[in-house]
Amino acid sequence: MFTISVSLDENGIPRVSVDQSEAEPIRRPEKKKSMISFPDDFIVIDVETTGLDVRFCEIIEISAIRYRAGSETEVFHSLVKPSEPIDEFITSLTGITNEMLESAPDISSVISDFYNFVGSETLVGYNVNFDINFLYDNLMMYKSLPLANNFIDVMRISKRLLPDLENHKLLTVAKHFKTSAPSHRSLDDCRACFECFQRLRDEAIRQFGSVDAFLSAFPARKHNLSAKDITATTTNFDESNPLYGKNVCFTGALEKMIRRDAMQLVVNLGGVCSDNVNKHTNYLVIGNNDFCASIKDGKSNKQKKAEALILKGSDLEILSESAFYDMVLDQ
DNA sequence: TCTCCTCGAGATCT
DNA sequence: CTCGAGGAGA
Repeated sequence: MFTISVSLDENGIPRVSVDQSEAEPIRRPEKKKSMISFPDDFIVIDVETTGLDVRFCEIIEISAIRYRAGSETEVFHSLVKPSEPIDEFITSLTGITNEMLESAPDISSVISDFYNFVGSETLVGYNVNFDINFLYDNLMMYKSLPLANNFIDVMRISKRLLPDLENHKLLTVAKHFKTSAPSHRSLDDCRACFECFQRLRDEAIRQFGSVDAFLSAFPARKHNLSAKDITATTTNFDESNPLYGKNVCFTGALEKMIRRDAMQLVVNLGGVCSDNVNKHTNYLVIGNNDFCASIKDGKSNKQKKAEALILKGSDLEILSESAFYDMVLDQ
């Protein structure tokens, strides 16, 4: 559900804004986390779209360039015909006109060709989460396939190696290195991104002595299984179940099942699991803390936090393990 | 002092 | 999404 509001700007033009805080997050279960590395072989990607919001905007151009040991070896490029005409802001930004898109193939065929081109190679891009999300959602929508490739975000690397830059837009980084300027056309921007990626590799060696020394300066990303990663194995929810639509958190070890399985039960009932107690939590399930040396008075921090929230009037209930089973399992 | 964590601020993509 | 501040525990 979205909360959409319309207001008039200083020119009296209506502006529509969407309150993201109430929007349900889009699930991309197979999507990887960005990596920091400088591989020999990879594919640089860039997409142009009708806007920034993946929920309402369409892809109008996709480019992908295959690199082998620092050289371009193959190029994928296509414009994409959107379902509605693009507005003049996007035309002036990118130079792409409705006339140019008239004869372009539609997204269902282009996304398929893109998928075949990239295979399972590592993808590289600038603020590449933006591109990955658009590609992921369109691939899922039209081909029921997830985009599960590993990927590298060049912006993340530039923030680390060039912290004093006034900002970390691609244009700024390209100017800093005096490399090709991006043009808001995807093929140009792929090459601009690639050149910055190469210069950043040199910069890493200059600052740290070697690529490996630079990489080891990054703390390894934790691969903890997050509660958000557990997705429902059914779409057939019983909306009358007390856990439907509720936010559930666990503390301590359950006696009768492992936490992961309990979380799976919750999401299959249409509930949401979190790793911590906060103002959105509706239920905290208390397990056994006897084996946790850090807990002396029998209450975990999650339980203390929950009790404080309840005193403040939060819609939160603390459940024993057995009370939880009573709600979850059929009577 | 060190490590692990949660939470909020800030930034970039079209 | 990413990072860093600040808290809690060891």
